[in-house]
Amino acid sequence: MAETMKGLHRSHRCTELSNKNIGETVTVMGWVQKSRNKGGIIFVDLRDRSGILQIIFEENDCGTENFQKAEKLRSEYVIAVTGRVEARSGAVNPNLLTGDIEVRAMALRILSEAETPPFPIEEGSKTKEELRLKYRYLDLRRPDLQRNLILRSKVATITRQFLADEGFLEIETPVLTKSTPEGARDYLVPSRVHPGNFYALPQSPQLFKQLLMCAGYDRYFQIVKCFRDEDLRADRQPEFTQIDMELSFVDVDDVIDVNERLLHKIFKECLDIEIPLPIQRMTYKEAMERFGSDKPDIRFGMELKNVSDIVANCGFGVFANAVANGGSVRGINVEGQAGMPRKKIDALVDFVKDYGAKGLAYLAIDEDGSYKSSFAKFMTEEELAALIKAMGGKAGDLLLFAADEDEIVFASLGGLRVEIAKNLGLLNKDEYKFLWITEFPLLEYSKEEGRYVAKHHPFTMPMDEDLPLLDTDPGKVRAKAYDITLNGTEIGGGSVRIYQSEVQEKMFEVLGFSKEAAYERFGFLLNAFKYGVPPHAGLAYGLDRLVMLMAKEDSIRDVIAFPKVKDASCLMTEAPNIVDDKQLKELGIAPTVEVSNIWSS
RNA sequence: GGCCCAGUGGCUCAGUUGGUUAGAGCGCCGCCCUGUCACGGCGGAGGUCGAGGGUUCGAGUCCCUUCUGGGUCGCCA
Repeated sequence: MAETMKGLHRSHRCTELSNKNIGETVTVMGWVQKSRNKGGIIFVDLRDRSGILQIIFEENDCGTENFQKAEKLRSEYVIAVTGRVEARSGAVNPNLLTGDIEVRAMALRILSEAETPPFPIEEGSKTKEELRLKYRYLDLRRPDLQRNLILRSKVATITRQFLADEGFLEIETPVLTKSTPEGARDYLVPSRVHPGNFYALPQSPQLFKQLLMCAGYDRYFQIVKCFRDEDLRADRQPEFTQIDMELSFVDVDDVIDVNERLLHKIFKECLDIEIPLPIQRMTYKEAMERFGSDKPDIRFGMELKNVSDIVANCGFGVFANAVANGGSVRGINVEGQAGMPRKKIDALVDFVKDYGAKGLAYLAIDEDGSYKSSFAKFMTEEELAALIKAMGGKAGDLLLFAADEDEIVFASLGGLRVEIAKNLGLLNKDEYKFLWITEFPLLEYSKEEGRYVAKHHPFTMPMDEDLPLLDTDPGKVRAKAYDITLNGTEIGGGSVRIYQSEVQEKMFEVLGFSKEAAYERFGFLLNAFKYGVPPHAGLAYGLDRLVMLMAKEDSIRDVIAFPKVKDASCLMTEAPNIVDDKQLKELGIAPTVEVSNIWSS
């Protein structure tokens, strides 16, 4: 049934035509979005990745045979139309880019027929993601996803242009590499040649890009897939893309400078948005104190206030005990929300429990100056007045407090202020607030492992003035590490790297690695550094997250062509899947045994 | 691993305190229509309510288990 396109060449994409082309004979090809058959006249909306163009069929112009073919057109048929561009003699459609023109068909070929798709191919899909992902090739036809992927391509292209102009070289690094079990869980690939041995897919090209600096390539970048076998989130996929870079003979400010100009160019050229430079910087410590987060959303206020000193000796045991036990009491002022219904406040109390908080204390200041509060009855008027003053509370405000160890208080209130802002509609996706977070802690103590672990990675340079603390108080050492955040999302991060072997050895020592263990894992890097290594630093962006925010989407799935679902499987290909026993045998892997058979065998 | 939300024709949803033949819009199929663009008119097909078990005279509705998808905490150097 399907016809060939022999002898035809597409002359334009649908929306490449305008009233400048009136009178021209053109050939367009695409998918039937919609056919409106009026009897003696048929209108067809033709769709390609550029948009929609109306085709008009009348028997006098296209002949009986073509007209009868046109009567058969159904949604998603792929067709080729040759015809004449005309100004519309009927009403123009201001909703279409090509709304003032149409193509009067002279010839029609049906290149491919189509079954009715399982869900509508339309902007703003309401279809369940499960179905959209199973038929991803249909979902990808929708204009919003096409716009997203086109935007993504543009971001990548501009990045390449900019970095090339800045003297960066694009160099590929291996995908089959060595497992380095610090950090995220690796995806492993069995080796056929070396039974029982495994490659790991890279969590990032970290060590290779440092070796490229060692090798003198000076400035490297790569737009590269990375893999982490951890649980998924709306902004986390098991394979994701980084814009990865590394620079030699630089310090923090140099990295920040080139990246601010990169971001400026990307936003200017893709969205016509002028990012004010320089981008604001904030230390990790300040970010935690003020926002309870190392990636604060600064589009709105509602900052944390530490009221520990004020409530340390108050009558409310929860507050007093938290302070006595070395924790803190902090609050946020939700201005004008004193009237929030009890039900919604209860929902917020439940919300912070996810972060390990035992509860949330509230104090609503009514317009007449009276209180509704979960704890006011335990405190004196003087204590309450001091607390309200410290919080900047006024009539009509709702004050919310968390009391616990700092880590829980920060996580709870940091999450809470974003949750409330979301509920109150304070998060404007047209607003882009960038923020550098600097001076991250070098290490954090892992209760699980009973030792310090690197917060960034073990090659991160401590701040010069904190070097002595490595011996005395490692938890206090700050790193030359930085994250770039946008609207409360970490879109990139990096650090200055250690290049002196004494410092690196000290670092491994603090992490609890013996020299042998360090060489076992990272020997190739440590050896390389013996042969002359330049001071170097780098940064990597999560391209998916960056594009997600630029596209105003809520999930990186909407900017990835073929994403995976929550359990890391692909609904379209049904990966991962069982493989043949023959394949397993070649890899020296025992075939899967049914659980029920384990006991009998 | 924990917690929360959702699952009813192809799609999106409604479905009262458990009660007879489970509805709507869109889509789909057929016929009609020469200026539609959310086209219109007439007619039609299509669902054992995610699955399994239980309570009941009776379950889309209540209970238990389970599957699928989403959000989130843990996790993610």
